[in-house]
Amino acid sequence: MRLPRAFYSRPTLDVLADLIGKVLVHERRGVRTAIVIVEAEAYIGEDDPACHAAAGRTPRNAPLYGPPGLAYVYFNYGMHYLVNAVTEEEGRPAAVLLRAGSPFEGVEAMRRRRMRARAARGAPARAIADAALCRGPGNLTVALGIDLHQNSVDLVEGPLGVEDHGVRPPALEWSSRIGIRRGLERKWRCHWPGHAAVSGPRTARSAAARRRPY
DNA sequence: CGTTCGATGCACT
DNA sequence: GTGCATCGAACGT
Repeated sequence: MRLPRAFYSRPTLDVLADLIGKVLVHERRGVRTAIVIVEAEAYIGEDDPACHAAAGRTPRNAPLYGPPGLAYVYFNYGMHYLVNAVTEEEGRPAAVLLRAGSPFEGVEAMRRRRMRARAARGAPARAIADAALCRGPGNLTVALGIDLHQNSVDLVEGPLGVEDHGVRPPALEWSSRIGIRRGLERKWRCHWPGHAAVSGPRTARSAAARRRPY
């Protein structure tokens, strides 16, 4: 069942928690790929220093200010597309960044896209485990074939969206968001504890983890 | 194992 | 010019 707009039109942290276990689907050229979302993060309002709306409205972050249920896709680090689901209500910039998922449908298509992306970088062709196909926000968009074409599209209907397939995750874990410098005190990263497809610091004692006071 | 660092493009100051 | 909501190869221990 496709999630309705009312699902997104709620406090972002509620939407974030409820997205874990839901299924992100993308149909492209007749190929349907889908993943169970296992990790995501909230970016809420102009007061959140890590939110793209922190500096006010710009052409790039305009979708954040749009109605809930839109996709917000942007290009980062010169090579990665990251996908968000816009939340709250029109005029209140907030979204949930989808960081990792477990393959649910179209695993071979996802592997093909990941391998092709690797080849394009000139990287050696090595096998990619299922759990690693959509581990990390940049890998997730490659596997699902998401890029700027999906920016601002409606998740409520259309080729990209979120469905409920009855998957119910265990008690969720909350922590600081990954890859940001400011706003670390907000524990707005939510994940399915122990799931193999979850990204983040490889070990709890990595330097990156130690640098983060939370 | 753990840690560092380069690739790569664009929004924004 | 600066700084990214990243990834993974390379190198050190």
